[in-house]
Amino acid sequence: MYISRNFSTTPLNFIPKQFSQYHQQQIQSQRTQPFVPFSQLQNQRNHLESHLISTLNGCTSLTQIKQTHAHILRNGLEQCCYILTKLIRILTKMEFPMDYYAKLVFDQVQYPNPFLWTAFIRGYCLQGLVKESVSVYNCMRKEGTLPVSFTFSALFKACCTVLDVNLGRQIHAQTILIGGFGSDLYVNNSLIEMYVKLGFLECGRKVFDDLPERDLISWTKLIVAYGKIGNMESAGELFGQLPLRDMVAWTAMVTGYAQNAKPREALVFFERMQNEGVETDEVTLVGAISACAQLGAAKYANWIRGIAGNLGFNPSHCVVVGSALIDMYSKCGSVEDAYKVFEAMEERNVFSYSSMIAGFAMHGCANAALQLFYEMVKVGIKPNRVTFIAVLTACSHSGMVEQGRQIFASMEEEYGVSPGVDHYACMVDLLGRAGWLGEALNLAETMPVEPDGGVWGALLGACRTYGNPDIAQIAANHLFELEPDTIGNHILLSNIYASAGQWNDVSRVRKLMREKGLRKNPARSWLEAEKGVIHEFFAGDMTHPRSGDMKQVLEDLLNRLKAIGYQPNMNSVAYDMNDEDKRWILMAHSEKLALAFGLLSISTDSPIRIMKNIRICEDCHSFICGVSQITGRVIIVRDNLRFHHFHGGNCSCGNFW
DNA sequence: CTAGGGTTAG
Repeated sequence: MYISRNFSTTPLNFIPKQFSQYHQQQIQSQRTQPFVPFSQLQNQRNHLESHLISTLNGCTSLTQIKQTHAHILRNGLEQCCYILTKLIRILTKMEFPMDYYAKLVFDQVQYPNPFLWTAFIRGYCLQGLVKESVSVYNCMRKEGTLPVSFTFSALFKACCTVLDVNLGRQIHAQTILIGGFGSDLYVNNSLIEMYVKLGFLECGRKVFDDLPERDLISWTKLIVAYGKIGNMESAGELFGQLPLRDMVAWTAMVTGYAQNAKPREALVFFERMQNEGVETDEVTLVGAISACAQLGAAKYANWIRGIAGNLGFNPSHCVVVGSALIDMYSKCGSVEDAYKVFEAMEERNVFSYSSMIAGFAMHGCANAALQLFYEMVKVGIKPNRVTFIAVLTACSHSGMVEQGRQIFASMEEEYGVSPGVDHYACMVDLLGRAGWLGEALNLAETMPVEPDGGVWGALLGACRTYGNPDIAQIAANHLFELEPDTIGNHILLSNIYASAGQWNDVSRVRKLMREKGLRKNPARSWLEAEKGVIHEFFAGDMTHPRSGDMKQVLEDLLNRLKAIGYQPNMNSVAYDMNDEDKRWILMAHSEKLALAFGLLSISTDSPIRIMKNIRICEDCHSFICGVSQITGRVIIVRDNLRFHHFHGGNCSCGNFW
């Protein structure tokens, strides 16, 4: 028996007929025909079937599958849907094209059951052949077979892979048309997932609202979806209505807040779930660790590390927790602790390596970053696009133009990662930071991918470092179009004009900002003093109880520094005013205030760790360099981008940032 | 056969 089914690509519009009684009887009669007593046959069959199934499970090559298939045929089981379903699933898993062998197997079956049809449909779906899978579905309906829940779930997944919401809606209509599926939870959950993944969250919500019954999975799917689009209010609302909350639902809230840059809220939920006695696993921990990374404070880092340890999730055997900890320690200012975690890990994957490389890059350890990159390649871990962003950033933050170029060129050839817009942004940054503004501009204008704000922003930043208002204006024109409301771009451009003394242009940009109603994000610095208390300072802010002492400290430092040749850098002040006023403004920059407080309050044997919300200014950078020399202290400053380690009059960034 | 996960640029 061989049926050549022709899967015509008809649209999904015919009215389904009821599952044919005739077909059901056919299948039954085939099974009850033999002369041996039914029970005995059943036993024999069961034994044979389970033997064949386990043989199939052990198949690792097409030859073995073909042998087993021959075995199936020899035993007259060519109509046994149960075994053939398994066979087709194995073929699919091994990524053989469906038309190559699976179709041959399938066409021998006269009356495939819904599971066999579905395995076949799913095979096409997983291989991205969605049209074909829909055709098979049509054919199945024409032959009078009713789908099962899993059939629709496979089809909805396929709609996601081809990003076709219209097809999804048609299949959605089918689920309603065919009795019994409109309220099927499994079908509806995958339906919600499809709408959510294709960006039609409201459609998913409507399906959810209309459901007569929901399970935890429906709720959690929507909570996660709201989190992913940054709508934590709706997520929280749903979470509040949940009749029963399990670990996964709680975790969805923790990671939702963490992913939306709301680390404090994430930790509030994490603590609440612990207080309510909900279990914690490594996924929950990862969300909490990521929240602690964003807080950037050693206090939280040690706290969460302790919790993870108590629960038995140690970097040595838990890769995800280890990778998250590497990232956290790097962001909390201790690349040493990050590396300790990395070393302790017995298993490392692309996340562990990428995080560690990014950690080194962040702290200006470019050589360590490159070395680790080559080690990773050597041990056979394939770098991905994020790895390359980290490696290229390491190069650009240390002026390693040649190494950067080399790696960029090798991305596609050697590692099969085609450079995306982010990688081009890294290259523009690399060239720009090295002072090759013309070449950077040329790359931005000729790159094969459409440049985004990151590319032009990198160029604008380089113009700031090298004082080039002309190229800055070009970059800014693009930026103002792509990101009209980003305050930082305007300030950067205005500062470039200010450094060049072009005060008319400064007021032009300032006027533009006023017209757009953009307000400056105030510069602030903070540091962690005794018992983890955080002290925060704004520029010119004299409200701290120890302001008097701080001012005294700063004046002392200024005099001692002047004696060894330090000169205040007036270019760092973007206002048109006299030098005396500029001097005062410089002295009251938030990072200097924080530094003064740190010197007063932090014991001399530990480093002073300062965080800052925006880029550190040139004058503060050289000031802190000098302070590290005359006081012998180690000072670590994290700006919005990276860490500066000041020690003995030098900075780890090599005055290059 | 269904729900939660870590790395990323100016």
